[in-house]
Amino acid sequence: MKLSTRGDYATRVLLELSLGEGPTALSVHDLAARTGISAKYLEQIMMPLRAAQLVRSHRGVNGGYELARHPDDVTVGEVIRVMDGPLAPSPCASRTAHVPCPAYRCPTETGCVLRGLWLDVRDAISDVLDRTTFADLAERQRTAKRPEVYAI
Amino acid sequence: MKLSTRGDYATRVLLELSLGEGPTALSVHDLAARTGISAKYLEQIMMPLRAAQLVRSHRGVNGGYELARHPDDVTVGEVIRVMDGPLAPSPCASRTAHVPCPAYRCPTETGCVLRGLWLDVRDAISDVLDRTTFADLAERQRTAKRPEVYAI
DNA sequence: CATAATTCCTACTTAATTGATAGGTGTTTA
DNA sequence: TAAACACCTATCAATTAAGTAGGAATTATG
Repeated sequence: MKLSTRGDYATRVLLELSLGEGPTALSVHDLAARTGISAKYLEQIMMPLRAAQLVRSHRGVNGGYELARHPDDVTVGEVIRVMDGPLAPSPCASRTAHVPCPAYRCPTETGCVLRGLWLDVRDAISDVLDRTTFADLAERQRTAKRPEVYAI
Repeated sequence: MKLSTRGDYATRVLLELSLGEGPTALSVHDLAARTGISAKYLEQIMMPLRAAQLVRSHRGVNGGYELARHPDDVTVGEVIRVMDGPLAPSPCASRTAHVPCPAYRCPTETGCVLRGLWLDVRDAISDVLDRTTFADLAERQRTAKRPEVYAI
């Protein structure tokens, strides 16, 4: 049930883009520096995010990437799906990209007990990831930093 | 967040072993026929299950595998962990096999917002898989078959 | 005792995926 | 016009996934 680095990194980058007030474009170079991800690898991660219209890009000097929508309108679930595919542990248990059980892997088909279980798992994951927006994460990041401020 | 065929197959086999009344040993050959899994591949899947003492084996004629414990004492979560490792999407969010974030992947370390999110995901998955026993699944399988009986 | 059925063990293979790196082209602003 | 950028495609090494193959050890049974 592992997350790939692509999904992980994409989440970090979008969180980084959600931290500023209003949409400010950040270059791959800057994003790489802030997140510790290789710039060349990050370049590739940004492409599907742009294709999915989660971010907008501007070329040339002072170009970069910015969120295409407000952080409270982008969920982690969306990002993970773009980078890693459906949340469901099995294709037969995906709601956004359902694939019927081929007979050789799911002989009982109708009433497959395991499909029901994997659906429960999918829904449990979705309950967390589709309800968590980048505005939520940004807010948590800010409050998590409070102690340092108080420590003055 | 995909399940491997190993985890999937192991779950099917243990469900099959949970369906009979009392512990009856089934050979790999039989299990393969009932589940549609290659016998040679299934052989390899049984080994870690035995090492984890989830099943017991008997060699020779009339040998085979049986559950080592009562079906209501074996959870799907246990099986998936044996076959696929921790349930958590990130090693830093595992409760059973925690690995601290290395600095290069998690620069903020303390107060890493994403770790909190992955922990929520892990707990959501665990809520389903660690609460579902093979007795539950066997019961569901039996009741799922009822309609056919009623249809006489 | 012989034999067939079985687990057990190790090695191998093939294909896909992961996690990058490399090198260049097109675009924009100062 | 030059630097800073996004954009694009290819390549690569390592790992994992998914399975195959072949045989050794064990055991019940005729």
